[in-house]
Amino acid sequence: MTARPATLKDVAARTGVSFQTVSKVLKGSPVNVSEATRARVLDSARELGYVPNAVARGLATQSTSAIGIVAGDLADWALSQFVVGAEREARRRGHAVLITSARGEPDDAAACVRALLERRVDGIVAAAPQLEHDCELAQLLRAVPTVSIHHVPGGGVSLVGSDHRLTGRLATEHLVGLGHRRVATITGPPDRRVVSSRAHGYRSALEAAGIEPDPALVEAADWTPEGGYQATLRLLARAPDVTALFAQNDLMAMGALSALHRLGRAVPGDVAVAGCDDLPVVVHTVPALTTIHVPFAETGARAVSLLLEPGRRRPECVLLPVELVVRDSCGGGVAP
Amino acid sequence: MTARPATLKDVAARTGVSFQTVSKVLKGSPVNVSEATRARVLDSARELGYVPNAVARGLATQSTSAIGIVAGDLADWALSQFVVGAEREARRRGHAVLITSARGEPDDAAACVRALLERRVDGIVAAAPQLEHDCELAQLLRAVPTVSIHHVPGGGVSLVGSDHRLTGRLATEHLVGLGHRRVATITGPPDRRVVSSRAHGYRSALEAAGIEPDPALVEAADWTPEGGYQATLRLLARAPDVTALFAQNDLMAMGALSALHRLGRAVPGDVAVAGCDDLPVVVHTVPALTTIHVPFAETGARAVSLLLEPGRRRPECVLLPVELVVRDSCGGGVAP
DNA sequence: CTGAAAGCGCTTACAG
DNA sequence: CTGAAAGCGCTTACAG
Repeated sequence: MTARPATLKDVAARTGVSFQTVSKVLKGSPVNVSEATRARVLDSARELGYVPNAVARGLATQSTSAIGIVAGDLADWALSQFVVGAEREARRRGHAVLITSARGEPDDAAACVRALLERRVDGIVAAAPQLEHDCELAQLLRAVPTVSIHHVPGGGVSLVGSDHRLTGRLATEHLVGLGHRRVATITGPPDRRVVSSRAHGYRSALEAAGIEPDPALVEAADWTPEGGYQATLRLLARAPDVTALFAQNDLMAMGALSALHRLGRAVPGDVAVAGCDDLPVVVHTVPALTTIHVPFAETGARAVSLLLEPGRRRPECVLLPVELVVRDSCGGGVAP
Repeated sequence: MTARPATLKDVAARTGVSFQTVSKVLKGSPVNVSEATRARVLDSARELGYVPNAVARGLATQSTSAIGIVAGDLADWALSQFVVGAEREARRRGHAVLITSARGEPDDAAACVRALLERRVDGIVAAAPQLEHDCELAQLLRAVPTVSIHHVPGGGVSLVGSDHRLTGRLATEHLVGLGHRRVATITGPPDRRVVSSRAHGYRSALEAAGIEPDPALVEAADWTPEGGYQATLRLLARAPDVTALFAQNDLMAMGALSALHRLGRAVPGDVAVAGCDDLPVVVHTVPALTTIHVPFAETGARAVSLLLEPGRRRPECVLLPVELVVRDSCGGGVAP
């Protein structure tokens, strides 16, 4: 094992032709090569177990056929779905993907991007929230074609994502349609765009139903089940008359289910709960969670095709659709 | 943006030295270069925004400082934890990571490995269950240093993982210690090694307590919540006297909680449920799940350090410890 | 139809 | 202390 891999020259020597000729037939370019030599070359390549050297090719062509992903916390379920979609699409297009996962520390994301730039990736897909407020990082990213799922300060970068306002609106409309008037919400960290967009959707659905949004019914948390759990406890202590709850992601919604269970409040009997994301796992929470489906894998695929699409010129902004998935945590079907 | 990046020659020209000299100072090798020129070189490099070209370096040094990961389904939570740990360790050691996610189709994993070999990665970390039964794949992998979390037919590959027998034993002992005699188990697909190991642990714990394992109390599923849900339904229809249940992963345990809820069986009052993996989310299932903690991220980190550790010669086998985490789904604390 | 040259951006001995 | 040569494994015009 681990013997020196065969090179073009090895194949050439075995065939008795120049290595440039071997190069031509092996990359299948429609060049002028006689069928006879083509066949002989192919044979020796197979016999030698020739595996093309992509790094040499990359140097010669000035293109690595690789993209980089700079992710926030890869362990996040939504993000890993995104990566799956991105990897699938990249491979379909013959590109490799270099992955980096940036922890919270200040310059970690920048270090990731720099590593990717050294590797001369053809483009970068960014899925790191820190991007929204880090201008230096944003500047780094402009050195290479980039598509982000977060707004990048300073522009010049394509955006792809789902419609966050619609997400907030659909969930809230569903709750309101079921007759709820005291609808609380648990948001993510307030400085995030997705948070204000979903909150905007929440408020507009309330207002459309003639309900004045009540600031006392809004609690911020940190996207985690534990955060959702604590936020729910605070919320119900402050406003015991709440009958419905929209959590800005499924994990916090699960924390809410857990908190309500502990408080002895039945779901959906006493309090209806809606989440969003549609993690696979929420089909079997107790009770099964009504939520908004967000197409993470499709988003990843779309990000890559946007990045690699040949005709692409100026930065674009793509919004993918979301939809309500009714299960048990809000009670009955959709209102009329 | 996207201007041609500066090269060593650019920096050399601006400094007024040969590009080889620039190379020496820039890679910080402790070479003989006067402090004066060193400083000047560093200055021009900074002014030009020089970013070393890792692909050229890779060609010259015959080493890419990159490793590849071939993963099964990256969307799997445990696997993404593993990847996080691996990426962290790789970057700490100055290595990039190329990621590939193999779908189920027959030759997909092989295509992933081939892509990695073309890229000339320094080594591969394998986390793809298909490896256990695919000898061709295994053969491919032997072309480059590899560490796997699955047994690879034919040997020659290092293994790292957790102690699956212990996992099965700890969970079952806990249940038995609580006084249960009719302890069922939901396993993963029977052809997987981890499945037989955890089942072995389950049986040995039973036998140690003088309980004859009952084949009627074993159901196989597919690791998913839905699979666990259906398996639980089958199990309880067949053996209504079951009072405890050990699921071979947390997702299936969640499906079990959901099924028991639907059947109107209280957890842990009527049936105790234990899982394993310790997904972050199970802190807030209803009720909170008692489970076995499996150190996925540490496993990933260990796999990479095993791969990259200089002194490494012959294949090794590393088993990481697991431990019981008691929450609410089995009732009371640990038995005496 | 096939071959020889030049070049991609580096590193690594080897001279001066 | 610094420079010039050779080479890593390819691709891409350009000749024959």
